[in-house]
Order: sequence, then C-alpha cells, then structure tokens
Amino acid sequence: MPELPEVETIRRIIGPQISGRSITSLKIHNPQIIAFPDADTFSSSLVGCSFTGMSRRGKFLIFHLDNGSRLVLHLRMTGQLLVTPADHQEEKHTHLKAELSDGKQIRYIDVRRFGRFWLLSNDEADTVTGMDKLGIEPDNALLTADFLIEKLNKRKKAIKEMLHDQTIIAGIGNIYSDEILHAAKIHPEKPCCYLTRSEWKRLAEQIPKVIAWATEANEITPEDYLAGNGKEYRNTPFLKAYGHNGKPCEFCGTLFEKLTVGCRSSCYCPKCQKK
DNA sequence: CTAGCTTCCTGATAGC
DNA sequence: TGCTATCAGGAAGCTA
Repeated sequence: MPELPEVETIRRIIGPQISGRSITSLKIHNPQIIAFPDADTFSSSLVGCSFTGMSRRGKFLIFHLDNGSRLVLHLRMTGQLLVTPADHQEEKHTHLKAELSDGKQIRYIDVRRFGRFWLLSNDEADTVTGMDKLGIEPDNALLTADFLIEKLNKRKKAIKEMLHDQTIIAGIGNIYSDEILHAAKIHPEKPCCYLTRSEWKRLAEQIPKVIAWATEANEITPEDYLAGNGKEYRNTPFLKAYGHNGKPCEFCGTLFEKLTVGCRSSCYCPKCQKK
C-alpha cells in the first residue's frame, strides 16, 4: 500500500541509481503488468533507452528516457521496485527484470499483480495512464480551506472517502487519511457537507504537514532499502493513528476505535474526532 | 454529475 | 494439524 510518502521514498532511492544508465535487455515474466502498449512493443521499445531521471505525480512514478518517452509505474497495493546487483537473490513474484549498462538490474516484484507499467512515447497524452485526471499535490499552495470547500462542501460522502479521491488531491490512501483526520481532529465518517469552516481549515493545514512528516520519517539508505527488498522501509512504526485500534491517542490517552468507512478500515480517537 | 457495486490478486490470520 | 473463510485495499469500469 505505498502512498505518496512511500512512492516519493522509492523515487529518491531508485532515481540516482538509474540516471545515466541504459537498458541493455529486458525480460517480462508476466505480461499482465504491462498496461500499455502490448508487452512485446513495450519491451523492444525500451531496450537501448537511457534514463535521464525520475519524477512522481500522486502515486505514479515516472521514469524519463533520453528519447523523450516516459515509463510510468503505479505500484497499487503490493508493488516493489528494486535496483539490485545481478546476483541478488530473486524474490518470489518477480514479474520484470531489466539489465542496466552498469551491470545492475531493475526488478519489479508484485505479489498481487495489481501494479501496472505504461510506456508513453513523447507525443502520447496522459489520458493513457489516467494521470490527466489527478488533482493537486498535497504541497500545492492552492490547497486551502476555500479550495476544499469549493470541491467538497456539497458532497454527502464521508470525508475519509473523499480524501481518497485522487482527482481532488493526489497521493492519499487509507493510511494517510487516518493520519490526516486524526491530526485534524475530524471524525472519518463525517459527511463533507457537515464540516465546519474551521475543520476545513485544519484539514488544509494538516494534509501537507502529515504528508511531509511521513516522507521525512521514511528516509532510508539505498543499502537498507535493498536489504528490506523494497518493502520494509515503510514508516508503519512511526504512524500515530493507522492500525492503532486499542492503543492510546497521543493527544488525550483515549483508546482508538475501529470503524469501516466506505469498505476501508479506519482508526480514530472517539474523544478527539467527534462526529 | 454522484453513488454504489464488482473486479483484480495472494498471503496472513482467525475460527473450527 | 489442516481446512476454509475473511480480510487487506487502489483504482478502473460498470450500472443506475
């Protein structure tokens, strides 16, 4: 379940390890992970390309190539991205392996195979990946109480569900919606149309704050990242709300309770986050 | 336009 | 011990 902070961590770790290297060969073990174009075209187009850098948009990772095309990856639930020495022990569920010009390999591992790759030539639009529909990044200065009110004030849906809507703010998933709502002291089930102005204001403040904090908490060396096979770096031990059912709230000591909101598990403090 | 439902997938865990 | 049921959840695609 990598969300924005985890995806950003991956970008910071992997980006410098691939920049300037080219792909000398590529093997796709499971074509299902290639969303566009077909696996054969994907493969033959990539071989010989050189990476110029890596960026991120919401939960999408974007590899920039020297011929102007972009390799896009969404990790969904269980995707893992590694740069490894050639002789690194191969993980189960490795679906793609690319040899790099420096002798290392890029590997994509995904237990549940929800993750997807796209290869966009330089004239291909973002409609192919759906990135065109993404909302603003959490650190965008446009993210104010007024922005949230304009987008969400009339909606009846629970605020927790709306935080997951990637077309409004990109990058928030189930972990950080719990963290953000706890930090902003808002009940996850509260319908958007009942939020007060001061609650919208707290949300607008806490969204970038929580995401920035989590990104820093995630910091890791490339060595430790590889040792954990690209999945054990996640900041679960630092979280303050997600998965804290039965544990005390850091603000008031009240025990967290569990709730299902829109088919998603949710932890909240019943005293700080009143409905 | 919104809302609700289903699909994809495997591994960990709970219950019997 | 060994089996089955449930849950984890991001996002697309569908219907109403």
